[in-house]
Amino acid sequence: MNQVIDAGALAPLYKEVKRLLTASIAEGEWQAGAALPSETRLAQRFSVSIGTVRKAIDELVAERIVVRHQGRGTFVASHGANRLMFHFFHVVPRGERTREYPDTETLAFRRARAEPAEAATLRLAAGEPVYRIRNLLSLAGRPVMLDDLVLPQALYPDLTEKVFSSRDNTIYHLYQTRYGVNVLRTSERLSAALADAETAGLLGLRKGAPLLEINRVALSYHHAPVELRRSLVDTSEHEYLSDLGRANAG
Amino acid sequence: MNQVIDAGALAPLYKEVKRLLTASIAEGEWQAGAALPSETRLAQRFSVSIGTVRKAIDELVAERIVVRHQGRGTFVASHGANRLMFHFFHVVPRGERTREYPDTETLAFRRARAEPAEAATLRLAAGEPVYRIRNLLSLAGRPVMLDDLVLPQALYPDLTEKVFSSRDNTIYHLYQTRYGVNVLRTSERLSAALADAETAGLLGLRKGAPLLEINRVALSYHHAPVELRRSLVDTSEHEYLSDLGRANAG
DNA sequence: TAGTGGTCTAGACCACCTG
DNA sequence: AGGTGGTCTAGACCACTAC
Repeated sequence: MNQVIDAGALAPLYKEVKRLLTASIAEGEWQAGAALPSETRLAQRFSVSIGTVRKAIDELVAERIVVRHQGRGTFVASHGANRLMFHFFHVVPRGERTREYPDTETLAFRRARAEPAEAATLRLAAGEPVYRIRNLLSLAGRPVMLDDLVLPQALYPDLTEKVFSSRDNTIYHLYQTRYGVNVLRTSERLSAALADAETAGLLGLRKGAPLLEINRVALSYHHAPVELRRSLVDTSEHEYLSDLGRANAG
Repeated sequence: MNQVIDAGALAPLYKEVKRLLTASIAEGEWQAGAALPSETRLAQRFSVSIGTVRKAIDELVAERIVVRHQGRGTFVASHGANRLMFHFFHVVPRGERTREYPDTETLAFRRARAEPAEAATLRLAAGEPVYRIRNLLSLAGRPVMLDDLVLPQALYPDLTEKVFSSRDNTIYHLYQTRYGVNVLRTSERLSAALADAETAGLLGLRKGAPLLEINRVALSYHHAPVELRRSLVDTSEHEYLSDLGRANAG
């Protein structure tokens, strides 16, 4: 019951434990989907009590960096396997909450240089090499969404169109498994736009049809940006649901 | 250190404490902005340990039902006073995160009957009395957003246009202080639309200009819907930021 | 100085999952 | 049966706020 010496730490102990855990995950000591050591072992490793480890893990769970399973262990969050797959996909049929997984078709895959604005958002120097990828997403067999991705080549060294389009899971799962890039959070800015001729053609609309434009930045550990994505959505039969991935409430 | 008898409870004790606290807040035992009893006192009141009370309050904090201030106490969340005012306002100038508070003008205030779809969402019988309110919101002196509100009259008994438009704070603050209706969470569905002649005129746009349409349901305790709101936003110089009110990340 | 929430410990028992 | 996370307790000290 006695207080242990805190060694003059400025930050709470559990924050330090959290920082060390996050660093180990980011460095790959435990890969996505792998189990962390048990709470007892972690407590020994960091010379703190279990309660402190639990509080650190509580925050990692809240940030979706890890997932707890009672009786089994604590695991590094993964983009595959579970329903978390849908965590970053907000487009649903009008009035519903149920999502189906979209069919995606890769329309273009190019190597290019970052525009100044892109470079700034991706924290690159202007002109650094990027991939530009265009995807067409279909729901229930009908095209609904046109995605333009910008990826720093440095993060995804050997990415090719073949690798990209022959993935058997989500794009973020590909980043995670092949490049160790773990998308934790996205920041999205939405606005309304009108379809130009090209976009209208791809989505089967008339030129000038209203589109929902979503500008997304995908973020990894330490808020590092790892992907830029502009989506144009035909919302005539679908909507963007803002509060997925949220929970509860009293 | 010995285990106390749990009396065969099915739910965890702290969930029960949380439920009791939420109920007391919803019933008005502690008004918005008021301090809860100290953790020690609450522990005595519910015959549990402080740790259990803390865990219950942790969840209430996460759901923004209460706010903790070290050294001062724990308070029922309020819509006034603090920056929480902006919690439900997602429209920002393009590329920025800073928000200014919008000027609002009440264009219409009518008593009417709920349409079937509205009634269903508000959990009313079709035809129940509602208010229909139209607001024009301006940022930096220019109209940006047109809001159409639908409110059950039963929840806001004596609401009049004068009361509504002479409020000196946010609309949700009015609900809270005058009617004890506390908006905790909103659910929003976004889509793109084209401005009709009337809307275009009000927002200073051409007919057919693209607009961001936001359909919002405001929810109180126990997920009770307390307001419907459709917003039409001119996004030529503003955007909808999806991740306000979120925090941290490793 | 007194009271509040914030952190941390130490250990108990329970529920769940895997062998 | 053994290990894991989930809950709960009891009490210590710290940091902050009010008076």
